[in-house]
Amino acid sequence: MVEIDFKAIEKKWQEKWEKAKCFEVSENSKKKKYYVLEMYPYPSASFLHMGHVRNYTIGDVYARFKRMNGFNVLYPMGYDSFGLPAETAAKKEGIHPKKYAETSIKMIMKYQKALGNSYDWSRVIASHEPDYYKWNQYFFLKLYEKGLAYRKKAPVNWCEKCQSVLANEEAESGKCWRCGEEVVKKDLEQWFFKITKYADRLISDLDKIEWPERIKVMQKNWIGKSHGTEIDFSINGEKWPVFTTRPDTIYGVTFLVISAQHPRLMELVSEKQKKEVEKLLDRIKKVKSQEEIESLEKDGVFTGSYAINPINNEKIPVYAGNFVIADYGCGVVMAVPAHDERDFQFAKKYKIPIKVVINPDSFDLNPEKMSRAYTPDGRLINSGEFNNWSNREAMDSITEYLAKKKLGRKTINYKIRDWLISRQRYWGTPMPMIYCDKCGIVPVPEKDLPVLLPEKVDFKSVGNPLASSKIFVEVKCPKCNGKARRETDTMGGFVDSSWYFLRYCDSRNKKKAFDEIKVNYWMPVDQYIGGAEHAVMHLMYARFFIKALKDLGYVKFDEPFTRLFNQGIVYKDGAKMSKSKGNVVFQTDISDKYGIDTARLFLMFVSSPDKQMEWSDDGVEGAFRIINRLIRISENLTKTSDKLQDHKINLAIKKVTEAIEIFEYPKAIISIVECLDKFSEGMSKENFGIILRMISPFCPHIAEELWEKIGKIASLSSDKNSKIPNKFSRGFISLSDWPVCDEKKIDENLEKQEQAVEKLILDLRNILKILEGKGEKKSQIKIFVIPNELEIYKNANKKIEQIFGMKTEILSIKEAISTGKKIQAKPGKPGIFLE
RNA sequence: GUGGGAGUGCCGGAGUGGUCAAACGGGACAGACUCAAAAUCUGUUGCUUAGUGCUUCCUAGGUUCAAAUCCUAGCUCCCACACCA
Repeated sequence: MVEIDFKAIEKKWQEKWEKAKCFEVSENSKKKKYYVLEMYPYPSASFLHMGHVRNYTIGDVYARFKRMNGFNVLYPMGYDSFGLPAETAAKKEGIHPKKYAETSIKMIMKYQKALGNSYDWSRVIASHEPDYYKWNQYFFLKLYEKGLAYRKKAPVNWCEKCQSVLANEEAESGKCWRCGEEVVKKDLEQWFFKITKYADRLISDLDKIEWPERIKVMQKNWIGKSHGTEIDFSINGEKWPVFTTRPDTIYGVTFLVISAQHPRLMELVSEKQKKEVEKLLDRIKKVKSQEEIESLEKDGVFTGSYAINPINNEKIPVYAGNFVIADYGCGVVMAVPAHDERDFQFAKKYKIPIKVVINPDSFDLNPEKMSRAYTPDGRLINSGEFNNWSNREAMDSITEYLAKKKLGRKTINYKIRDWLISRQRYWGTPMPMIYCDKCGIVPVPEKDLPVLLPEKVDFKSVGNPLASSKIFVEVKCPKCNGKARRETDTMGGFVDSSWYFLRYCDSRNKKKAFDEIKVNYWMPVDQYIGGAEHAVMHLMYARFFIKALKDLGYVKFDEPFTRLFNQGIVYKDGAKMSKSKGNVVFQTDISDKYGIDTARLFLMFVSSPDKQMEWSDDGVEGAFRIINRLIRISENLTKTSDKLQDHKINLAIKKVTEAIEIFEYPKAIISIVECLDKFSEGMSKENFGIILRMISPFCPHIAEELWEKIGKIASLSSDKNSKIPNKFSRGFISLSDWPVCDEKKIDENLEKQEQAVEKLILDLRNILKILEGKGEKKSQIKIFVIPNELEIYKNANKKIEQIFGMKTEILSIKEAISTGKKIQAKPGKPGIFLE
């Protein structure tokens, strides 16, 4: 075999693609548009590992597939280059974040280009460039004008290690999503986007998009819409609303619990109880630092205040408790120990009375003997005029009753909080806001955008380096021209990623964030590809942002990503492959040895793109062999084909096309490989051209090389159907047409025939093996088939002779009968006679 | 705890009611080629047998003429959410 210089082939075609601008696209096309996008990566200064290679290849295969299928495919790449890691690196290594980001981008780009992906590199963006972040500021101002961006003081998540606040979504079970540090609550003035206003639309529009069900469920849960009733309890003569989803249990309330973190808790605490409450707060603080809050016991103390239940004027104690969340509902709950497990535990612990108001149908509950709360449905007792109602039916009636008396109202509650976008960090988009002692908060006028991030700042200072930059902070008020100061917080990176896919549509526009015609042409993204870890972060924020932009008139669609595909994670040694864990296999580890096409083919072959995979080198060789086989066949092409070959090839077209469409790449590759196997001794040029095109999304370089070698395509008959005139393909397989299945050439009978013969050969092998074991030698094979199957087996003798080297005859069973032999033949199972 | 997913032959991994002893790849074994090896090609890879029969797809039951595939219970693993009133 000739040594193949894969490196040279890769380089050659990558250069050719670039020179010919193969993958650069514009809106001026008669073809239908298709937008394929991978989540843009955070550039870190390292090599790509197999996890990256896999992700990018998944998208590239799809983009190439769609392109060959006659779509005008936008497939861009860019970089999420703002963010904390660059800043940390800057502090640690003394490199400026900008330098760090730009070096990293150069590196990662180099490696991405070596993958041979069909990106339109002319559109590349990086979020740290003023050309980009200027528009973050612009949109921020627009949202501010509409009241969708606002500033307020609120208890927020603070990460001590990152020295910044975090959005709710970024505090995963009380820990920072980046560094894992325990998050603490702080009361700070911060900027928010009003995502809560879109909560309903974010839920209902999920029906419009084709996303994995689990992502939709996660978003729904995160938004956490629940219908309920707000009931006003009076405490110390003041109205305190309480949210509940169980108004039917209102008569069973025996105490209230206010969250220990509630900002107004102290208003309820009596002088006498102050010490006790403070002790509770201390206990809770200690618990904060502990790993597991899950096993936490209910803890609380009496505040010294009493509340009046509005429905029956009962006087009930108010407790402060650790299990009530301050910022959900009203931060105060009405406790019904008989019918809520948490309330029950609390009541037992503090010996608070338990009052049953719902009885099961079959018996009566005894509050003295209950060992746990009764939570199912039943009929009401001890409930005044609602006695004997079914509790379900009473829910609405009780709410109406309260509403009529102005003691309560129907409400909807959401778990989702407004999106906190401020970060006390340097390396992000500066907020275009100014504080003036006279005029208050003043937005930077549009004409002054972008507010540039100053390069010279002191990274050694504590906290946000921006805050110590006088040139940046000190500014004149745009309104009164007086002394004022700039906002020194920057925007979290999820703002950048909320609209970057719009910028790709018109990434070089200096005057606008994007041209609306262009954006409305390309958007929405038809196929988005990325990890599931962004389910309630990026994927939620981007949906909100697009909805807001639609309301502001910038875009015409509701949802940014029509289809979403979650790729699986690559593991090694039981952990996610990542630089920080040190369990990486680099792109070059494989590509240096076998070429990048082998790496691509292997990754797409070895497991489904949506499945997590454990990395193993076993099998890389297999992928390499497939490519070599392809090359070998290319040296052995015939002018003509036969029916069986045409049948197999056309069947493969059908299977491969269907499989790629739904990301079942391994299946597609199997179908191709089966053809290679079947016709390893030679294939018609035409059929080989089909195979080449089908494998080209997986192995684009070698496919181009062989495509060129076998002398192009013009003669290929399937090109008659071509949607792309040959002159547009310019000789590139990457721009050629996807083969079209010729149904007429698919002949199921050939398939049956082949299988029948194969079964026969298998049987023969079996028999011969057994006979060999017995030491019997035979030299002739006679196959007796039932008369109407003669056609199926008629050519089998040649093949059998070839394999076994024995004279073989195919005969009708009638002849066996006439010669008096005791041979049986059944349909699909001819009689075999050896002598 | 709640919700979701998964458990297939030595390994990875197809397969969702019959055409399944179970695709495809890896590995292993045997043979061909070779002085030899690599590469390549051919075959074997649950047990059995003149092409048969038998036992298998986490475990135990069940539905069905028929189950890896459907139902029930249990075990194990993974992921997400986590006291949301």
